[in-house]
Amino acid sequence: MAARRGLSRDEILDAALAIADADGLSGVGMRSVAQQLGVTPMALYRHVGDKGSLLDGLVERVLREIELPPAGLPPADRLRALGSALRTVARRHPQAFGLLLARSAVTPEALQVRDAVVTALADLGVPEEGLSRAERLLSTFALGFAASEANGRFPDQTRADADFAHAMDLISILVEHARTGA
Amino acid sequence: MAARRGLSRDEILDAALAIADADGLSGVGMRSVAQQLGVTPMALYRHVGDKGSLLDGLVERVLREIELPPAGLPPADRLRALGSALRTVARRHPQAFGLLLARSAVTPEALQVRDAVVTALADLGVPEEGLSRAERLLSTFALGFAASEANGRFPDQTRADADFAHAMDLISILVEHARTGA
DNA sequence: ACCTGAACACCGTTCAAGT
DNA sequence: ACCTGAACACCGTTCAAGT
Repeated sequence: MAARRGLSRDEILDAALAIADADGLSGVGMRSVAQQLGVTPMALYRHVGDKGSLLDGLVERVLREIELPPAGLPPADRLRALGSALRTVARRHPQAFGLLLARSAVTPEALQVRDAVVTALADLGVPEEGLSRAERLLSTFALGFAASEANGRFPDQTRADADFAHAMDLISILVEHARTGA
Repeated sequence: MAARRGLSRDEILDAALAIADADGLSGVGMRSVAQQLGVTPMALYRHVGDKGSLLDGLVERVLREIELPPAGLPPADRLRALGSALRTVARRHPQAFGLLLARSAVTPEALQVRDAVVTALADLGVPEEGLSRAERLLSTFALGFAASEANGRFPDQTRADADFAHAMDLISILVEHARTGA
């Protein structure tokens, strides 16, 4: 039949993410994505490499949806906003979010988020030699928390909100500790 | 040929876990597990329900491998031991460990670990009204950390050890905070 | 009760071919 | 350059049958 459908990588990832949201990650396949786009499975291979790359693309997409806070905000608010943005994405794409933990990414998108956290911590007065460790520990917690929500480990959303707010307060205490000397 | 091979659920889960460790989670299937046991795939269905139940069984198995610390130990040491036990299991079964986050379990095995954490926190003097929240936050961090290690997000093991030890110290500070009043 | 053979409806992927 | 048809080597699962 027709050639030249004008298929693009972005279009394919959109379809894959939509399927993941609707039917779960196990519903995402070369065949199902192709069908949603009205195309044969083989057409996808030119645009995304194979199924593994397609899933990597999904990670990239999810990371890009994490909204970075405006640089003008006070650092503590920036941290809160980052956490909140992470949780928002986790709840919007609960299935695809799991991929973040399964496939550790070092893409530009991932680095951008990391830098935002490091900068906020530095602006809060965390001494430079403890900065990267603080970022790792904080990001690990936030990632674990968001993943837990995505997987339904925290079924009560109101309580999850309160838990997260409390965790942010605890982090302030620790930052204060780091700031005034180990 | 022969009937009555004496197949058991435990034997099947052992084989599945071994395959996960060797070939990754994607290598675990009804057919591969059956082959490793010298049996046809159909023979498994009587003992584990289907593939989903097989994976649930794997979670159960992984949780059971988390060694609970002796009750005689001081509570702070118990907490450290629990964290260390979790990380040990995560590194022993990096692939299967990911299932812990993907399939939230409320099995007896999961509750046993949870209770050990709660008891240790209570013994440390965390007031009762903050106990379950403290457990949730602490477990979330520990789970996220262990999962990160399992997925290769922390490639430097020595640094991961130092990070984790540091995190435990921070937790002590927070516990002290909770103990002496909000 | 426990296991098998054959069969069904699926996968991801390759490769030659069409436009 | 971009897409398709046919084909290959896989999946999980059911169901009737064997012992």
